[in-house]
Amino acid sequence: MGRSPCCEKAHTNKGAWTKEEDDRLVAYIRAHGEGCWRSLPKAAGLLRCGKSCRLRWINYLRPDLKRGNFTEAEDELIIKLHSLLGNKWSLIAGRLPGRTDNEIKNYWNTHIRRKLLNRGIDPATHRPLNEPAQEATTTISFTTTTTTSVKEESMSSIVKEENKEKIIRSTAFVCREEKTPVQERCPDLNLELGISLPSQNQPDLEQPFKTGGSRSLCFGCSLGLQNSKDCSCGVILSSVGSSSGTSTKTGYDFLGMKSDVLDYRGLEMK
DNA sequence: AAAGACGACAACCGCGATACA
DNA sequence: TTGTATCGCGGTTGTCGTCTT
Repeated sequence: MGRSPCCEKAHTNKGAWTKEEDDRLVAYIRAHGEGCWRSLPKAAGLLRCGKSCRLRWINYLRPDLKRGNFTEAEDELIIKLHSLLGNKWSLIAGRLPGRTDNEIKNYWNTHIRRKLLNRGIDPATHRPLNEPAQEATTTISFTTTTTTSVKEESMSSIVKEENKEKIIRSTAFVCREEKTPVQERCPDLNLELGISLPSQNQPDLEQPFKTGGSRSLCFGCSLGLQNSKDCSCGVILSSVGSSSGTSTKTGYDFLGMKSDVLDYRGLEMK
């Protein structure tokens, strides 16, 4: 099917917004609220396309935006969230009140990437830069089946149903296996997903994900929650997080769960 | 002081997802 | 069920300010 242009390009302004345009947009949205971006420019008397208006509002004009430098805590949270979610900037932004996906994306590319590189960490994989390539490809194979008891409740609180596979994929490189060559290069990486209906009787994450090889990890472990109340498989990943020295007998504090930096249960799409 | 390099960030573009007729 | 319109996301580009030579 053909795609119509989002706007009449010949009659729209491009480039930086002027103060007057900002004022018009703010005034219109204050009066009528957000929504219907397609028709907004005309109604507001702006020679801009709807997409441009939406972006300008979301990234710059919204009153709840927190402008200014990122704090160290925000830095670390972004890093942790990125290690879990990858380049899902909107999801990451959802955990940082007052910050936009665009802002975080820019900040990542200009500051945090360099920061991680200086630490000897690959910003793409969150692994040490000098890590052997083979190890870098080690991935846990998750299989969720109709009997998988990853709770709808728990999972859906992390992302929408349709994003589960993506999250599982992105989680796979975070939860590092021990150095045993389990399913190296993932010849049978099983990303088959069959999500079971939500069970009202099992409020906890009880059954483990099946992993490649003989190892099994529960969902809690896959998020670095070994030995936490959400860990049911009893796996202690001695090497998880070892590169950063954060792995302890009491569990890897991935995402700062223990310190309540992030309550992953509240992770949602914007 | 001027010019080029670099960094930061705003804005644009293309595409997938979703809603709806 | 299918086609179309719209929204929203992520990658990329453009522009401007600052730094370095």
